[in-house]
Amino acid sequence: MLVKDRHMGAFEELTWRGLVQQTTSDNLAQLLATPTVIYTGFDPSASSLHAGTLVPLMTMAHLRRHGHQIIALVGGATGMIGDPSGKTSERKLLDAEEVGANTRQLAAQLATFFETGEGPPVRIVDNLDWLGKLSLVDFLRDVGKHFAVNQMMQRDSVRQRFETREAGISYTEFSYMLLQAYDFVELHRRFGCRLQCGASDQWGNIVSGVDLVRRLAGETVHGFTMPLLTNAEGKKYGKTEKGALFLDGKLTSPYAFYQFWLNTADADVGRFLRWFTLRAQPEIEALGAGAQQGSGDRVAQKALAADLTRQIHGEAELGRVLRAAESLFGGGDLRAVGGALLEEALSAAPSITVGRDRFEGEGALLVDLLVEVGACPSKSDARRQVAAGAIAVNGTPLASPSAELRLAPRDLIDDRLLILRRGKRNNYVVRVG
RNA sequence: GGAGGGAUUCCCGAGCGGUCAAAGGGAACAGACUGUAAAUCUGUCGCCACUGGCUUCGAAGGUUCGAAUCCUUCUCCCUCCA
Repeated sequence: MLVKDRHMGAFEELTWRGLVQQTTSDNLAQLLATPTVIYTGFDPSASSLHAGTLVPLMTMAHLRRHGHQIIALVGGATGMIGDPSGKTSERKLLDAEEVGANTRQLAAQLATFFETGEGPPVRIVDNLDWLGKLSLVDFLRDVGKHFAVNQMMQRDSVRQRFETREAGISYTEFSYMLLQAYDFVELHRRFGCRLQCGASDQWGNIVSGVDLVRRLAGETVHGFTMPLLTNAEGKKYGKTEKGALFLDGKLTSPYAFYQFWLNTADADVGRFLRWFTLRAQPEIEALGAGAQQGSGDRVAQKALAADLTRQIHGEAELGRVLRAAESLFGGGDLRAVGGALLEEALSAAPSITVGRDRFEGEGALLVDLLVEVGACPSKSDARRQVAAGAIAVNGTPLASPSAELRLAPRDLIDDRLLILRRGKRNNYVVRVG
Protein backbone atom coordinates (compact mmCIF):
# COMPACT_ATOMS: atom_id res chain seq x y z
CA MET A 1 0.00 0.00 0.00
CA LEU A 2 2.88 2.27 0.66
CA VAL A 3 4.27 1.44 -2.72
CA LYS A 4 1.03 1.96 -4.58
CA ASP A 5 0.61 5.66 -3.99
CA ARG A 6 4.10 6.54 -5.14
CA HIS A 7 4.32 7.28 -8.79
CA MET A 8 8.04 6.50 -8.73
CA GLY A 9 9.64 3.21 -7.80
CA ALA A 10 12.05 3.20 -4.90
CA PHE A 11 15.15 2.96 -7.04
CA GLU A 12 13.86 5.43 -9.54
CA GLU A 13 13.25 7.87 -6.74
CA LEU A 14 16.72 7.42 -5.22
CA THR A 15 18.24 7.94 -8.62
CA TRP A 16 16.29 11.10 -9.18
CA ARG A 17 17.33 12.31 -5.75
CA GLY A 18 20.95 11.74 -6.68
CA LEU A 19 21.56 9.33 -3.84
CA VAL A 20 22.93 6.49 -5.94
CA GLN A 21 26.56 6.61 -6.90
CA GLN A 22 27.68 3.09 -7.74
CA THR A 23 25.74 -0.16 -7.82
CA THR A 24 26.83 -3.78 -7.90
CA SER A 25 24.04 -4.60 -10.31
CA ASP A 26 22.02 -2.96 -13.05
CA ASN A 27 18.92 -4.57 -11.67
CA LEU A 28 18.47 -2.78 -8.40
CA ALA A 29 15.21 -1.31 -9.64
CA GLN A 30 13.86 -4.81 -9.99
CA LEU A 31 15.15 -5.87 -6.59
CA LEU A 32 13.57 -2.84 -4.97
CA ALA A 33 10.23 -3.38 -6.68
CA THR A 34 9.29 -5.72 -3.83
CA PRO A 35 9.91 -5.18 -0.12
CA THR A 36 13.55 -5.91 0.61
CA VAL A 37 15.69 -6.05 3.71
CA ILE A 38 18.39 -3.36 3.47
CA TYR A 39 21.23 -2.47 5.78
CA THR A 40 23.70 0.32 6.27
CA GLY A 41 26.34 0.76 8.93
CA PHE A 42 27.33 3.59 11.25
CA ASP A 43 30.76 3.92 12.74
CA PRO A 44 30.93 4.72 16.46
CA SER A 45 34.09 6.79 16.19
CA ALA A 46 32.21 9.77 17.64
CA SER A 47 29.46 9.99 20.22
CA SER A 48 26.96 11.44 17.81
CA LEU A 49 25.83 11.17 14.23
CA HIS A 50 26.79 14.21 12.17
CA ALA A 51 25.95 16.03 8.97
CA GLY A 52 27.70 13.48 6.77
CA THR A 53 25.61 10.64 8.15
CA LEU A 54 22.46 12.42 7.07
CA VAL A 55 23.07 11.04 3.59
CA PRO A 56 22.69 7.38 4.59
CA LEU A 57 20.04 8.26 7.19
CA MET A 58 17.80 10.00 4.72
CA THR A 59 18.46 7.39 2.06
CA MET A 60 17.15 4.83 4.52
CA ALA A 61 14.17 7.03 5.28
CA HIS A 62 13.36 7.27 1.58
CA LEU A 63 13.66 3.52 1.12
CA ARG A 64 11.61 2.84 4.18
CA ARG A 65 8.75 4.90 2.81
CA HIS A 66 8.67 2.53 -0.11
CA GLY A 67 8.02 -0.31 2.29
CA HIS A 68 11.50 -1.70 2.67
CA GLN A 69 12.74 -3.16 5.92
CA ILE A 70 15.70 -1.16 7.16
CA ILE A 71 18.46 -2.42 9.40
CA ALA A 72 20.72 0.21 10.92
CA LEU A 73 23.91 -1.35 12.12
CA VAL A 74 26.15 0.24 14.70
CA GLY A 75 29.72 -0.94 14.49
CA GLY A 76 30.39 -1.78 18.11
CA ALA A 77 32.96 -4.34 17.03
CA THR A 78 34.28 -2.82 13.81
CA GLY A 79 34.64 0.49 15.64
CA MET A 80 37.27 -1.17 17.78
CA ILE A 81 39.28 -2.04 14.68
CA GLY A 82 39.04 1.09 12.56
CA ASP A 83 38.03 1.30 8.93
CA PRO A 84 40.95 2.30 6.72
CA SER A 85 38.57 3.51 3.98
CA GLY A 86 39.09 7.14 3.16
CA LYS A 87 41.80 7.50 5.78
CA THR A 88 45.31 8.36 4.79
CA SER A 89 46.93 7.18 7.96
CA GLU A 90 46.45 4.65 10.68
CA ARG A 91 43.82 5.61 13.18
CA LYS A 92 44.56 5.61 16.80
CA LEU A 93 42.49 3.00 18.49
CA LEU A 94 39.68 4.18 20.70
CA ASP A 95 39.54 2.35 23.96
CA ALA A 96 36.83 -0.22 24.38
CA GLU A 97 34.91 1.87 26.88
CA GLU A 98 34.70 4.79 24.54
CA VAL A 99 33.56 2.65 21.63
CA GLY A 100 30.98 1.07 23.88
CA ALA A 101 29.65 4.42 25.05
CA ASN A 102 29.57 5.78 21.50
CA THR A 103 27.82 2.68 20.28
CA ARG A 104 25.07 3.04 22.86
CA GLN A 105 24.59 6.70 22.04
CA LEU A 106 24.46 6.13 18.30
CA ALA A 107 21.98 3.29 18.75
CA ALA A 108 19.77 5.57 20.83
CA GLN A 109 20.06 8.33 18.26
CA LEU A 110 19.16 5.99 15.43
CA ALA A 111 16.18 4.72 17.38
CA THR A 112 14.95 8.26 17.86
CA PHE A 113 15.54 9.12 14.24
CA PHE A 114 13.49 6.18 12.99
CA GLU A 115 10.86 6.39 15.69
CA THR A 116 8.66 8.48 13.46
CA GLY A 117 8.22 8.31 9.72
CA GLU A 118 6.33 6.11 7.36
CA GLY A 119 7.21 2.52 6.69
CA PRO A 120 8.04 -0.67 8.53
CA PRO A 121 9.80 -0.44 11.88
CA VAL A 122 13.55 -0.16 11.69
CA ARG A 123 15.79 -2.73 13.30
CA ILE A 124 18.92 -1.52 15.06
CA VAL A 125 21.75 -3.99 15.54
CA ASP A 126 25.29 -3.97 16.90
CA ASN A 127 27.84 -6.14 15.16
CA LEU A 128 29.58 -6.80 18.45
CA ASP A 129 26.71 -9.25 19.02
CA TRP A 130 28.18 -11.67 16.52
CA LEU A 131 31.71 -10.50 15.83
CA GLY A 132 32.44 -10.45 19.54
CA LYS A 133 31.74 -14.14 19.82
CA LEU A 134 33.81 -15.31 16.90
CA SER A 135 36.86 -17.38 17.59
CA LEU A 136 39.92 -16.27 15.70
CA VAL A 137 40.71 -19.73 14.39
CA ASP A 138 37.18 -20.28 13.13
CA PHE A 139 37.11 -16.86 11.57
CA LEU A 140 40.35 -17.42 9.69
CA ARG A 141 39.15 -20.81 8.47
CA ASP A 142 35.62 -19.84 7.51
CA VAL A 143 35.99 -16.27 6.39
CA GLY A 144 39.66 -15.53 5.85
CA LYS A 145 40.01 -18.41 3.45
CA HIS A 146 37.73 -16.64 0.99
CA PHE A 147 39.84 -13.54 0.72
CA ALA A 148 42.84 -13.32 -1.56
CA VAL A 149 45.40 -10.94 -0.14
CA ASN A 150 46.30 -10.00 -3.70
CA GLN A 151 42.79 -8.71 -4.22
CA MET A 152 42.58 -7.01 -0.89
CA MET A 153 45.65 -5.05 -1.78
CA GLN A 154 43.98 -3.78 -4.91
CA ARG A 155 41.26 -2.08 -2.92
CA ASP A 156 41.56 1.68 -2.94
CA SER A 157 41.40 2.02 0.80
CA VAL A 158 44.31 -0.32 1.29
CA ARG A 159 46.38 0.42 -1.78
CA GLN A 160 46.71 4.06 -0.89
CA ARG A 161 48.26 3.06 2.39
CA PHE A 162 50.69 0.68 0.76
CA GLU A 163 51.88 3.33 -1.61
CA THR A 164 52.60 5.95 0.99
CA ARG A 165 55.48 4.56 2.89
CA GLU A 166 55.18 6.77 5.93
CA ALA A 167 51.54 5.99 6.56
CA GLY A 168 51.54 2.24 6.23
CA ILE A 169 48.72 0.08 7.45
CA SER A 170 48.58 -2.27 10.38
CA TYR A 171 47.43 -5.85 10.16
CA THR A 172 44.47 -4.78 12.27
CA GLU A 173 43.11 -2.26 9.83
CA PHE A 174 43.99 -4.47 6.90
CA SER A 175 41.56 -7.03 8.29
CA TYR A 176 38.74 -4.56 8.60
CA MET A 177 37.03 -5.41 5.35
CA LEU A 178 36.69 -9.05 6.36
CA LEU A 179 34.71 -8.03 9.38
CA GLN A 180 32.37 -5.79 7.46
CA ALA A 181 31.96 -8.44 4.80
CA TYR A 182 31.05 -10.90 7.49
CA ASP A 183 28.41 -8.50 8.82
CA PHE A 184 26.60 -8.79 5.53
CA VAL A 185 26.74 -12.58 5.75
CA GLU A 186 25.33 -12.50 9.26
CA LEU A 187 22.53 -10.07 8.42
CA HIS A 188 21.67 -12.11 5.38
CA ARG A 189 21.51 -15.25 7.46
CA ARG A 190 19.57 -13.75 10.35
CA PHE A 191 17.22 -11.38 8.58
CA GLY A 192 17.41 -12.18 4.90
CA CYS A 193 19.17 -8.90 4.18
CA ARG A 194 19.81 -8.55 0.45
CA LEU A 195 21.14 -5.03 0.00
CA GLN A 196 23.84 -3.00 1.68
CA CYS A 197 24.46 0.65 1.12
CA GLY A 198 27.08 3.03 2.34
CA ALA A 199 28.98 6.17 1.50
CA SER A 200 31.10 6.07 -1.62
CA ASP A 201 34.25 5.21 0.34
CA GLN A 202 32.52 2.01 1.43
CA TRP A 203 32.51 0.53 -2.04
CA GLY A 204 35.35 -1.88 -1.38
CA ASN A 205 33.81 -3.14 1.84
CA ILE A 206 30.42 -3.57 0.24
CA VAL A 207 31.76 -5.51 -2.71
CA SER A 208 33.66 -7.75 -0.30
CA GLY A 209 30.43 -8.44 1.53
CA VAL A 210 28.51 -9.23 -1.64
CA ASP A 211 31.28 -11.59 -2.60
CA LEU A 212 31.40 -13.32 0.72
CA VAL A 213 27.64 -13.90 0.84
CA ARG A 214 27.85 -15.54 -2.56
CA ARG A 215 30.66 -17.82 -1.42
CA LEU A 216 29.25 -18.73 1.96
CA ALA A 217 25.52 -18.75 1.26
CA GLY A 218 25.55 -19.22 -2.47
CA GLU A 219 23.21 -16.29 -2.94
CA THR A 220 23.50 -13.12 -4.93
CA VAL A 221 22.99 -10.00 -2.86
CA HIS A 222 23.62 -6.39 -3.81
CA GLY A 223 25.02 -3.10 -2.72
CA PHE A 224 25.16 0.50 -3.74
CA THR A 225 26.99 3.59 -2.58
CA MET A 226 25.78 7.08 -1.94
CA PRO A 227 27.63 10.31 -2.67
CA LEU A 228 29.63 12.01 0.04
CA LEU A 229 28.28 15.21 1.51
CA THR A 230 30.18 17.90 -0.35
CA ASN A 231 29.39 21.43 -1.39
CA ALA A 232 29.29 22.75 -4.94
CA GLU A 233 33.04 23.21 -4.87
CA GLY A 234 33.43 19.53 -4.15
CA LYS A 235 34.74 20.14 -0.68
CA LYS A 236 33.78 18.03 2.26
CA TYR A 237 30.86 19.71 3.93
CA GLY A 238 29.26 19.88 7.32
CA LYS A 239 31.80 21.70 9.40
CA THR A 240 31.04 24.56 11.71
CA GLU A 241 33.63 26.77 13.37
CA LYS A 242 33.44 24.44 16.30
CA GLY A 243 33.98 21.28 14.27
CA ALA A 244 31.50 18.83 12.87
CA LEU A 245 27.82 19.60 12.67
CA PHE A 246 26.41 17.03 15.06
CA LEU A 247 22.86 15.78 15.25
CA ASP A 248 23.06 15.67 19.02
CA GLY A 249 21.52 18.87 20.32
CA LYS A 250 23.96 18.98 23.18
CA LEU A 251 26.92 19.08 20.80
CA THR A 252 25.39 21.32 18.15
CA SER A 253 22.46 23.36 19.36
CA PRO A 254 19.25 23.14 17.33
CA TYR A 255 19.64 26.84 16.68
CA ALA A 256 23.12 26.37 15.19
CA PHE A 257 21.85 23.37 13.26
CA TYR A 258 19.00 25.35 11.71
CA GLN A 259 21.26 28.29 10.95
CA PHE A 260 23.78 26.03 9.26
CA TRP A 261 21.27 24.75 6.74
CA LEU A 262 19.64 28.12 6.35
CA ASN A 263 22.98 29.44 5.11
CA THR A 264 23.26 26.79 2.41
CA ALA A 265 24.57 28.21 -0.86
CA ASP A 266 22.12 28.50 -3.74
CA ALA A 267 24.25 26.15 -5.76
CA ASP A 268 23.80 23.41 -3.16
CA VAL A 269 20.27 23.84 -1.94
CA GLY A 270 18.52 21.94 -4.72
CA ARG A 271 20.69 18.89 -4.22
CA PHE A 272 20.28 18.99 -0.44
CA LEU A 273 16.51 19.31 -0.74
CA ARG A 274 16.47 16.16 -2.84
CA TRP A 275 18.70 14.31 -0.44
CA PHE A 276 17.42 15.47 2.89
CA THR A 277 13.72 16.22 2.58
CA LEU A 278 10.80 13.97 1.86
CA ARG A 279 9.17 16.57 -0.33
CA ALA A 280 7.92 15.50 -3.73
CA GLN A 281 9.68 16.12 -7.00
CA PRO A 282 7.59 19.02 -8.33
CA GLU A 283 7.91 20.95 -5.11
CA ILE A 284 11.64 20.43 -4.85
CA GLU A 285 12.13 21.41 -8.44
CA ALA A 286 10.16 24.59 -7.96
CA LEU A 287 12.13 25.50 -4.84
CA GLY A 288 15.44 24.71 -6.49
CA ALA A 289 14.56 26.75 -9.54
CA GLY A 290 13.73 29.73 -7.33
CA ALA A 291 17.14 29.55 -5.72
CA GLN A 292 18.88 29.22 -9.07
CA GLN A 293 17.27 32.40 -10.29
CA GLY A 294 18.46 34.16 -7.19
CA SER A 295 14.97 35.05 -6.10
CA GLY A 296 16.44 36.26 -2.86
CA ASP A 297 13.73 35.14 -0.49
CA ARG A 298 15.57 31.90 0.28
CA VAL A 299 12.40 29.87 0.46
CA ALA A 300 14.43 26.85 -0.55
CA GLN A 301 16.94 27.24 2.28
CA LYS A 302 14.17 27.85 4.77
CA ALA A 303 12.35 24.72 3.67
CA LEU A 304 15.53 22.67 3.90
CA ALA A 305 16.49 24.01 7.31
CA ALA A 306 12.98 23.60 8.69
CA ASP A 307 12.54 20.05 7.40
CA LEU A 308 15.89 18.91 8.73
CA THR A 309 15.49 20.60 12.09
CA ARG A 310 12.03 19.08 12.50
CA GLN A 311 13.33 15.68 11.50
CA ILE A 312 16.26 15.74 13.91
CA HIS A 313 15.07 17.87 16.80
CA GLY A 314 11.30 17.77 16.52
CA GLU A 315 8.52 20.24 15.89
CA ALA A 316 8.70 21.99 19.25
CA GLU A 317 12.41 22.65 18.93
CA LEU A 318 11.93 23.96 15.40
CA GLY A 319 9.37 26.44 16.71
CA ARG A 320 11.82 27.74 19.30
CA VAL A 321 14.57 28.03 16.75
CA LEU A 322 12.35 30.01 14.41
CA ARG A 323 11.28 32.41 17.14
CA ALA A 324 14.90 32.85 18.14
CA ALA A 325 15.96 33.64 14.60
CA GLU A 326 13.13 36.09 14.23
CA SER A 327 13.99 38.01 17.36
CA LEU A 328 17.69 38.11 16.61
CA PHE A 329 17.51 38.97 12.95
CA GLY A 330 14.33 40.99 13.05
CA GLY A 331 16.42 44.06 13.76
CA GLY A 332 15.56 46.71 16.23
CA ASP A 333 16.05 46.95 19.94
CA LEU A 334 16.23 43.62 21.69
CA ARG A 335 14.93 45.18 24.87
CA ALA A 336 11.50 44.99 23.30
CA VAL A 337 11.82 41.24 22.92
CA GLY A 338 12.30 40.56 26.59
CA GLY A 339 14.84 38.63 28.56
CA ALA A 340 13.05 35.29 28.71
CA LEU A 341 12.80 34.67 24.97
CA LEU A 342 16.28 36.03 24.43
CA GLU A 343 17.80 33.67 26.96
CA GLU A 344 16.10 30.80 25.22
CA ALA A 345 17.08 31.96 21.74
CA LEU A 346 20.66 32.47 22.77
CA SER A 347 21.00 29.39 24.91
CA ALA A 348 23.78 28.21 22.62
CA ALA A 349 25.55 31.55 22.35
CA PRO A 350 28.73 32.07 24.34
CA SER A 351 27.95 33.73 27.63
CA ILE A 352 29.52 34.93 30.83
CA THR A 353 28.17 36.03 34.16
CA VAL A 354 29.58 39.13 35.77
CA GLY A 355 28.94 40.93 39.04
CA ARG A 356 26.41 43.71 39.18
CA ASP A 357 28.98 46.01 40.71
CA ARG A 358 30.76 46.13 37.37
CA PHE A 359 27.98 48.28 36.03
CA GLU A 360 27.69 50.55 39.02
CA GLY A 361 29.72 53.71 39.37
CA GLU A 362 31.36 54.73 36.13
CA GLY A 363 30.13 51.58 34.41
CA ALA A 364 31.64 48.55 32.68
CA LEU A 365 33.99 49.16 29.80
CA LEU A 366 32.45 47.70 26.63
CA VAL A 367 35.84 46.71 25.29
CA ASP A 368 36.55 44.63 28.38
CA LEU A 369 33.22 42.83 28.14
CA LEU A 370 33.81 42.00 24.47
CA VAL A 371 37.07 40.30 25.34
CA GLU A 372 35.69 38.52 28.38
CA VAL A 373 32.72 37.08 26.56
CA GLY A 374 34.96 35.90 23.74
CA ALA A 375 33.66 38.19 21.01
CA CYS A 376 37.16 39.53 20.42
CA PRO A 377 40.53 37.92 21.03
CA SER A 378 42.17 41.02 22.47
CA LYS A 379 41.34 44.51 23.55
CA SER A 380 43.18 45.87 20.56
CA ASP A 381 40.87 43.90 18.35
CA ALA A 382 37.85 44.93 20.39
CA ARG A 383 38.75 48.59 19.92
CA ARG A 384 39.06 48.09 16.20
CA GLN A 385 35.74 46.29 15.96
CA VAL A 386 34.03 49.03 17.92
CA ALA A 387 35.64 51.72 15.79
CA ALA A 388 34.60 49.85 12.64
CA GLY A 389 30.99 49.89 13.80
CA ALA A 390 30.86 46.11 13.98
CA ILE A 391 29.51 45.98 17.51
CA ALA A 392 25.87 46.23 18.46
CA VAL A 393 24.60 46.38 22.02
CA ASN A 394 21.17 44.87 22.58
CA GLY A 395 20.56 44.76 18.87
CA THR A 396 21.28 48.43 18.35
CA PRO A 397 24.44 49.47 16.55
CA LEU A 398 26.41 52.04 18.53
CA ALA A 399 25.40 55.56 17.73
CA SER A 400 28.82 56.97 18.43
CA PRO A 401 31.42 54.23 18.23
CA SER A 402 33.83 54.95 21.01
CA ALA A 403 36.25 52.46 22.46
CA GLU A 404 35.79 54.16 25.79
CA LEU A 405 32.08 53.45 25.93
CA ARG A 406 30.92 52.29 29.31
CA LEU A 407 27.69 50.47 30.12
CA ALA A 408 25.48 51.31 33.06
CA PRO A 409 22.67 49.36 34.77
CA ARG A 410 20.09 51.05 32.57
CA ASP A 411 21.60 49.29 29.54
CA LEU A 412 20.60 45.91 30.91
CA ILE A 413 17.60 44.05 29.53
CA ASP A 414 15.21 43.18 32.33
CA ASP A 415 17.95 44.47 34.59
CA ARG A 416 20.00 41.32 34.16
CA LEU A 417 21.01 40.72 30.55
CA LEU A 418 23.20 42.33 27.96
CA ILE A 419 23.37 41.09 24.37
CA LEU A 420 26.53 41.95 22.46
CA ARG A 421 26.78 41.27 18.77
CA ARG A 422 29.79 41.32 16.49
CA GLY A 423 28.96 41.55 12.84
CA LYS A 424 25.61 40.35 11.66
CA ARG A 425 25.15 37.13 13.48
CA ASN A 426 27.64 36.52 16.26
CA ASN A 427 25.77 36.96 19.49
CA TYR A 428 27.16 36.94 23.00
CA VAL A 429 25.36 37.07 26.28
CA VAL A 430 26.47 38.86 29.41
CA ARG A 431 24.42 37.88 32.44
CA VAL A 432 24.46 39.92 35.57
CA GLY A 433 24.33 37.87 38.68
C1' G B 1 81.88 11.90 4.83
C1' G B 2 82.11 16.47 1.34
C1' A B 3 79.60 21.09 -0.91
C1' G B 4 75.83 24.39 -0.80
C1' G B 5 70.69 26.53 0.33
C1' G B 6 67.13 27.63 3.96
C1' A B 7 64.26 28.64 8.89
C1' U B 8 60.24 35.79 8.75
C1' U B 9 54.07 37.72 12.02
C1' C B 10 47.71 31.95 10.95
C1' C B 11 49.69 29.92 5.80
C1' C B 12 52.68 31.13 1.35
C1' G B 13 56.31 34.63 0.68
C1' A B 14 59.44 39.55 0.17
C1' G B 15 63.01 42.18 3.09
C1' C B 16 69.23 41.50 3.69
C1' G B 17 72.40 47.53 9.02
C1' G B 18 68.50 52.72 10.27
C1' U B 19 62.61 55.45 6.94
C1' C B 20 60.42 47.57 9.68
C1' A B 21 55.27 45.67 13.64
C1' A B 22 58.10 44.14 8.71
C1' A B 23 56.00 44.39 0.98
C1' G B 24 52.65 41.14 -1.76
C1' G B 25 49.16 37.08 -1.91
C1' G B 26 45.91 33.64 0.71
C1' A B 27 42.99 32.72 4.99
C1' A B 28 40.27 35.24 8.71
C1' C B 29 37.27 39.34 10.75
C1' A B 30 34.36 43.71 9.87
C1' G B 31 31.82 47.53 6.61
C1' A B 32 29.06 48.53 1.88
C1' C B 33 25.87 45.93 -1.56
C1' U B 34 22.47 41.80 -0.81
C1' G B 35 18.92 37.39 0.77
C1' U B 36 21.63 36.00 7.88
C1' A B 37 23.97 33.86 0.16
C1' A B 38 27.76 34.08 -3.76
C1' A B 39 30.60 37.55 -6.36
C1' U B 40 32.53 42.46 -5.90
C1' C B 41 34.46 46.82 -3.53
C1' U B 42 36.51 48.97 1.15
C1' G B 43 38.85 48.55 5.81
C1' U B 44 41.34 45.70 9.63
C1' C B 45 44.49 41.86 10.61
C1' G B 46 51.29 41.25 17.46
C1' C B 47 50.00 43.22 22.40
C1' C B 48 48.87 47.12 25.89
C1' A B 49 48.05 51.80 30.21
C1' C B 50 46.51 53.29 22.08
C1' U B 51 48.15 60.85 19.33
C1' G B 52 52.25 56.97 23.24
C1' G B 53 54.57 52.45 24.86
C1' C B 54 56.02 47.24 24.73
C1' U B 55 57.35 42.37 22.64
C1' U B 56 58.33 39.73 17.67
C1' C B 57 61.57 37.73 12.22
C1' G B 58 64.34 29.02 14.46
C1' A B 59 67.43 29.25 19.70
C1' A B 60 71.40 31.38 22.51
C1' G B 61 75.29 34.70 22.59
C1' G B 62 78.19 38.77 20.15
C1' U B 63 79.49 43.29 16.90
C1' U B 64 77.10 48.25 16.49
C1' C B 65 74.68 54.57 18.55
C1' G B 66 71.22 51.16 15.99
C1' A B 67 70.17 44.18 13.68
C1' A B 68 64.86 40.41 10.72
C1' U B 69 69.27 42.11 8.18
C1' C B 70 76.54 41.30 10.09
C1' C B 71 79.55 37.47 13.22
C1' U B 72 79.75 32.81 16.46
C1' U B 73 77.61 28.44 18.34
C1' C B 74 73.41 25.30 18.49
C1' U B 75 68.68 22.98 16.62
C1' C B 76 65.80 21.59 12.53
C1' C B 77 64.76 21.28 7.11
C1' C B 78 66.16 20.83 1.90
C1' U B 79 69.43 20.11 -2.55
C1' C B 80 73.83 18.21 -4.86
C1' C B 81 78.38 15.02 -4.67
C1' A B 82 80.20 10.45 -2.27
